[in-house]
Amino acid sequence: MRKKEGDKANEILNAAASVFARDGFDKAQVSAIATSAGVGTGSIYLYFGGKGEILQSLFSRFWDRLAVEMTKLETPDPLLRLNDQLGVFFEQLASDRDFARTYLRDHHRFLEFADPPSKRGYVVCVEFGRRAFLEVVAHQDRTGHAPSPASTDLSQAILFGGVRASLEFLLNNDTPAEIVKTRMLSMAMAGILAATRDPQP
Amino acid sequence: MRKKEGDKANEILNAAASVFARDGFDKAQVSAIATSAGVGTGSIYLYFGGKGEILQSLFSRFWDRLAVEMTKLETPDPLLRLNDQLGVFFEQLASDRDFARTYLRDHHRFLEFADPPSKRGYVVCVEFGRRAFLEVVAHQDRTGHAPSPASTDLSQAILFGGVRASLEFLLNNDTPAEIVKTRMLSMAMAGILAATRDPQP
Amino acid sequence: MRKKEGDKANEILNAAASVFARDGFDKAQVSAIATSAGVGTGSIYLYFGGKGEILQSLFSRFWDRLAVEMTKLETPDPLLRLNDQLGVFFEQLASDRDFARTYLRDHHRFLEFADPPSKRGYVVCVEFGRRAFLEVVAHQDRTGHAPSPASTDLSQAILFGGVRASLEFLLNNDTPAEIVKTRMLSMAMAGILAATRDPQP
Amino acid sequence: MRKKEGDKANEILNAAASVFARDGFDKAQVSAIATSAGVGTGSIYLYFGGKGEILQSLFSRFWDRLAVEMTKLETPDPLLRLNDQLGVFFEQLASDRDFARTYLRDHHRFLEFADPPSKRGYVVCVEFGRRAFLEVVAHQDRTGHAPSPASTDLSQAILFGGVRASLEFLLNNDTPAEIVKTRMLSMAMAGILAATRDPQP
DNA sequence: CATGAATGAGGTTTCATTCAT
DNA sequence: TATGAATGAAACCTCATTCAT
Repeated sequence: MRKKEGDKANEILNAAASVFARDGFDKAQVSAIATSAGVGTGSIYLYFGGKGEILQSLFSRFWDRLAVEMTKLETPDPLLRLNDQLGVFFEQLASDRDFARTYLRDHHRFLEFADPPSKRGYVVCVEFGRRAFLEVVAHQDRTGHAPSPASTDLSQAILFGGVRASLEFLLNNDTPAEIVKTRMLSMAMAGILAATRDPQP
Repeated sequence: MRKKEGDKANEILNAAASVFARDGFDKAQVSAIATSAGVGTGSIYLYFGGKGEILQSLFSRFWDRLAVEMTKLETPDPLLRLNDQLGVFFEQLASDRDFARTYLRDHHRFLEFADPPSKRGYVVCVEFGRRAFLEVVAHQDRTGHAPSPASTDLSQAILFGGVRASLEFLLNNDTPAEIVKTRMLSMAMAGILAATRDPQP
Repeated sequence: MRKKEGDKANEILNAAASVFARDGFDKAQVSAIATSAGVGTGSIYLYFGGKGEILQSLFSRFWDRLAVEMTKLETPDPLLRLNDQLGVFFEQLASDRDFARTYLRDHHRFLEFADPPSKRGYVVCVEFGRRAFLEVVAHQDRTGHAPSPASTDLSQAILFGGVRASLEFLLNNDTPAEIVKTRMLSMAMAGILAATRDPQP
Repeated sequence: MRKKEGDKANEILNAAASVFARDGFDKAQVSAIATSAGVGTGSIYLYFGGKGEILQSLFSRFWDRLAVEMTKLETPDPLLRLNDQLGVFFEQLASDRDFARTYLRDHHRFLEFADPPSKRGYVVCVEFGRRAFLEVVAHQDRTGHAPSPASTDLSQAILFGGVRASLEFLLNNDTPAEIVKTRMLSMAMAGILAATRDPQP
């Protein structure tokens, strides 16, 4: 974001989400975003440094909001908390299909090119997940030895992949979100238990 | 367009995989692919109808080859077969990191835009998976009633998402492929059991 | 447009001189001039019709002021008067380096596009010079025949070119203005004598 | 210049000279240059890196050619040689009015932004002039002491200014080139003698 | 079959100017 | 009077595709 905070910037981001969803980031035209947001093309540049910065801000906003939701989850049981976290993640995306589509296609750009400050929310969310995951491990594993970070990250990544895939399914089928979510969580929980039960390599 | 059979086309596809991996499909330049393949820019168009068709052929070739591998898997136990299928899928991608990166970034284009004939191999692979999955269900579920197709597809999609994510992890970390694969399969198997054990909605 | 008299307009012109000096007329931004002048962007248009009119006014102001100085020069000897005129011209520019830089880069626009009324001062200055020049000729040339106007204009133009070049040198070197001026006048006087001594073509 | 030497590049430069002459560098459109050169817009970029590089090449070509001409001038008498040098300089510009106009308006950009290699010809020409000037001084000044470099540069700059101004006059009037040149040289020679006769400051 | 020079449509970005406050 | 947020036209440059050789 450049100069003005506030509503207009958010409207541009919403418009961008829908245009990105339809055309993908690379093919998306700034002028289309402007039209969709009901502003002049040039106005985009009053709020964002360029097309890339729009994408960055869009994801940054998403993760920041998600981080807030994550913070509210205080389920003591780590497994249930992980369940809730994945559920919130899924729901946030499921509730905004335009953004969800953009997430599926272009989130890797955010990870690759966004500058660190804009990744704050993302890092926070990942950290929440990791902590819950480690607690599950500690709970399971009476011997007390911690799993290697790589091992945790890997398992966590696979869970994310499951959420991602369930979301993709949701977007391309008529199955109700609730059913998709349930199935996803069911498989995820089983996966977590398998991952934390296994001897760490 | 008219695909001249032979080596040159395959070399172009290999070159394309590396260029797509580095730049992504949208930013990739046809001339860069040509240079990387050691042919003139114009020659590309003797073998492919355009940039889009290169992508299509690249994925088509991948799925065709994978379909061949899938056919070889005749493990009688459906769960083990599913395990082997996911393993083969993972290994094929893990063994060609350039293509893997392209798969992660641009496979959705293949699904969205490729013409049906070029999807043959893909459809075959999916079908192999679905059949194994259904057998697992049938095996578990003594009542004999089939799960809804949607339910099967969803579970399958989530499994794919897990493979996908584990692959992404592999590309971005130093963890050995074997370890990633083992963990992925471990979680996948658990997920499958959970998915097939649950009452179908 | 309607030039509100007063200080603000002059401040804007001063600001413009510095911005033009730094960026050149074409690259100069109106908003930069406004900022430099300490007024809002829109206010510029209360005093001037547009960017072009700013340039026009800037040069117009310069020539008007110079015309006033020229009027004060009443040296009877025409050669000495010419010497003084060139000196005053040089000094006025040397004393405002921002404007001088703009003069060197963009004065041609003034000559090409300014409307006649704003060229009043310029015309007056040129006329002063021409008159002195003709007197020198008349003084030299006992036969009394006047040189052709073209011939006079040409010689005068060349003198202006010398002043211009000496000014450019001044801006790009550390040589003191006094030395530059002396050398310039020395060469100019020699040039004038040569020009007026020669048989007119 | 980028890839191909040869005719096309030169034609583009000629077209650029005419467009720059008409519109000035900043307002000149690359597409207009392309049209004027009879090539596609994109072709420009096969030969030049951009609009700026066209300007650079245009001036570079001019100075390189002039340097060749300068080399041919072997008049032993330094004053006459200087006379010839200024004459050649004038004639080269007078013979290509489009370029001359561009020279008058935009040569400062070349000096400010061109990279050193492209200034080679320019430096050579200036050096030729300086050497002749110093010889004149040495010839005049029997005491043998050299004038300060700054002093030489200044005088030389003023001479260039005279040529420049005479050229401008030529472009804006109907006076024959020969007459303008003669008058210019007459004044220049007188100026040189004045400059070299004066005690060096 | 093979080439690569040539093309030109199209997108991002800038900035002079306006006008509601 | 004064402001500065908003506008949208315009231009540089890229690159997929073609075609003469």
